[in-house]
Amino acid sequence: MSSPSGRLPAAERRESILAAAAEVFGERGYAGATTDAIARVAGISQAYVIRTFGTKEALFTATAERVIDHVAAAFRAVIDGAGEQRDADRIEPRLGEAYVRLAEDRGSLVSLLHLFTLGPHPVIGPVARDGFMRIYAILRDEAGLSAERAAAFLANGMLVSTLLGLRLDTAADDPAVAELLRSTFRENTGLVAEI
Amino acid sequence: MSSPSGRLPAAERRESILAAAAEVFGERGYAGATTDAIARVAGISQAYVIRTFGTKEALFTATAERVIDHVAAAFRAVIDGAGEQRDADRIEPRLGEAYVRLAEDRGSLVSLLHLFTLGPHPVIGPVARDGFMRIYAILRDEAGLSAERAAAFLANGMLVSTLLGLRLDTAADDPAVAELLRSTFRENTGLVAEI
DNA sequence: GTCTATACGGCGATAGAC
DNA sequence: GTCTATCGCCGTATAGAC
Repeated sequence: MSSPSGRLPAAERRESILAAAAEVFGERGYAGATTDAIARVAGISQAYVIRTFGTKEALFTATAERVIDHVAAAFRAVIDGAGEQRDADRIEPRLGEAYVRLAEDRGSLVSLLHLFTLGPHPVIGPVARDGFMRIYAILRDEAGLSAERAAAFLANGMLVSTLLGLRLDTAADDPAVAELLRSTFRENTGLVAEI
Repeated sequence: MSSPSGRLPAAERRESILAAAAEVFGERGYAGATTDAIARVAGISQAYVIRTFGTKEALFTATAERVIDHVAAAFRAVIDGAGEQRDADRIEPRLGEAYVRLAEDRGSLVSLLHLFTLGPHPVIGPVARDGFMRIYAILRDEAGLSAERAAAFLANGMLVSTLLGLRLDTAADDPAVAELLRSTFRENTGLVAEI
């Protein structure tokens, strides 16, 4: 994941650190992840990670915001692509496909899950609630889903993320696991083979 | 949560520590929680927490197993209560009610969510996958839900837990939040007023 | 823009007494 | 069964050079 790259412009370095952070935060959670592990994945020194974002906390919230932005962008691309078709029945499956495609970057989606479990944290909690509600607002107001449909869609998304967090795809030789994976992913997309 | 209690038989002490652990793990996650915070909630010394469970890791897995057992027991009570009525349409809403009732102990359910995000952990990961699949097996084999229904039920459960983790109930003055809470909890139960 | 070296605090775990 | 004291590591963050 880390190809040795020398001097980089600030913006690119920032981005590469955020990608590494999503991977490590996704695997170990906010508190469990070390800035050193993130640095190693990014191919730079630990001190420089801190230099760039100030604190680990700031790095985590930046990582989370970035993932939320990605999800929002993916959903908006679907919505815009539908043109004048403001039909929820037609849009929802496409949103599901888009979400499953996001799941190819496991770290990002699981990082979000970690984010959402930290509601009581004084700094992270507000970021988490805000990010979650931003996604909900897009589903409701921009995609035109009813409250019930939006909730059901989010629910399935949470299950998808949970299965990724569990690394259940690693244990798909168990028939029950395979069945659960099939039901969950088929719910939201035609693409079953992926992941 | 901690009423000063002197000498206790081992089994009771164990139980009181597990309850405290669920609360703290639920708030801060596995890595973020400290054995000292758990000890304070339980009203004993940090060293004694470690003494009782050996390691923090062992305490976490024991906490998780206990919560899984509670969920399993709650579901089985519903299933047994239905008697010969092996009708999924009749059982599923009751399972939903049971789950929402479990949500009254927020820490437990959110601890589970933390558990499920730690799939890559060499020790915790297997416990997480195993616990999750135990619940799935109960829904499929004992409650008689189809794979699709079981997945949808689990999905809604994950959303419920996520909303608890986010502490979104704290922000229910936002109309969008209130709407989302209503849709999510109504999905699974008639009891809306709770929580 | 990036590194090395290091200060400093926190936390899990052990030792040993009561 | 439970506590106090303490060790030792690990990880964030800072200082300062290149």
